[in-house]
Amino acid sequence: MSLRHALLGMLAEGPYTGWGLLKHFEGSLGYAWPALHSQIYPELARLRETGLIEQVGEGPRGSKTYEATAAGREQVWRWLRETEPDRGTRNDPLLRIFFLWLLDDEDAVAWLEREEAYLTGLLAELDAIVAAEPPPASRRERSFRLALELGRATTRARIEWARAARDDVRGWPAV
Amino acid sequence: MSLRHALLGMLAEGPYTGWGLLKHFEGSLGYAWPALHSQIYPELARLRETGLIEQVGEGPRGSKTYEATAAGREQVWRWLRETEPDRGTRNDPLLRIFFLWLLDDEDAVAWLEREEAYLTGLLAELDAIVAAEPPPASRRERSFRLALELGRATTRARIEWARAARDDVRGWPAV
DNA sequence: TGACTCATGTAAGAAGTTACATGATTCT
DNA sequence: AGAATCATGTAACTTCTTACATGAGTCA
Repeated sequence: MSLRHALLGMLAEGPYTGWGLLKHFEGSLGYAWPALHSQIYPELARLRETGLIEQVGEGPRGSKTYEATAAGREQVWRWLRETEPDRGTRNDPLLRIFFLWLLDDEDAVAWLEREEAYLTGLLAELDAIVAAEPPPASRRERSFRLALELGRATTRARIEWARAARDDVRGWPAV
Repeated sequence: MSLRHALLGMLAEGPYTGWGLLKHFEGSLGYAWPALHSQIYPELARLRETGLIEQVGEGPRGSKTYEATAAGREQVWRWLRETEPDRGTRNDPLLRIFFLWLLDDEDAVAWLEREEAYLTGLLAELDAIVAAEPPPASRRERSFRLALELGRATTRARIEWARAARDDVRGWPAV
């Protein structure tokens, strides 16, 4: 359901090809909602069938350009205003922490250091995006920046946690 | 795949009934990996068929008690040591932020305040769990506490973000 | 006895992943 | 000419959600 609204949201902004949307899902949007071409193309077809988007052009290699219809824009707006965000997020790294105690201390410490390294890399990626973007001018760019800032804030919190957790495990008494 | 390992991880710790596991997924584990009985029972049946868990007893209302076999414990251990955590987390609230600009400023501010209220409630829940639990003594309890601390740390970061984001939107120039 | 909780299952459908399949254009 | 990228689709399978279905024990 969220993929449908993400596509609709992008196409409410302006025209995109399926390929163009795919690239956005490989970049920024993918941090929030990963999607592959095998899911995107059929979903675009469904959205067109239901009249929420329409094809507004054709490009070089059989590419198709879509845009949201009035009904489609209405639908995104309703999604944002009238539906509760899905709070039931699946978080595999968090799940693993519940079972860290099944590893011996060395392996648990190594796991936490790996996690910290990954998160440090992720933060660097997000920082690079901020550095590369011009200061946000449009409302759309301001929203994008807010999303980016949320990613940076939670990633920083996770890095600090990983360091503290490693030190904590090092202090665990031997069994 | 993660549900399978979560069940295996719980049953590596000691015996549980399907119902008992379900209660854990409704509580703490559910913050990391939500699962309903309609998914848990069939998965337990599959784990038993593949010899990763075994039934070790029967209770009052046709309840069945399971425990991980040696092969099952080996499997969780491998999952933790040898597989990369799935980083492709879906995050509906984050996705919506990319499209906040489609709302007018008042609605965007209201959305952010709702989000802050939800997160404040969540933090209170997590704080209550910490307050209710005795200081962690076993390795298992220490792991559990680490998971809880990660939840608290990211929730605090998101609350601060929501406040800053609200103030930011209030400063957006009129269109 | 009636309501509630405990306890387990199945079935249909939606969403997501992996693999298969094809062809056009651009660049070297 | 060959490789890389652009561009779209389908099919099989796994995972997850929603709904259906049943029965035992407990408590007021």
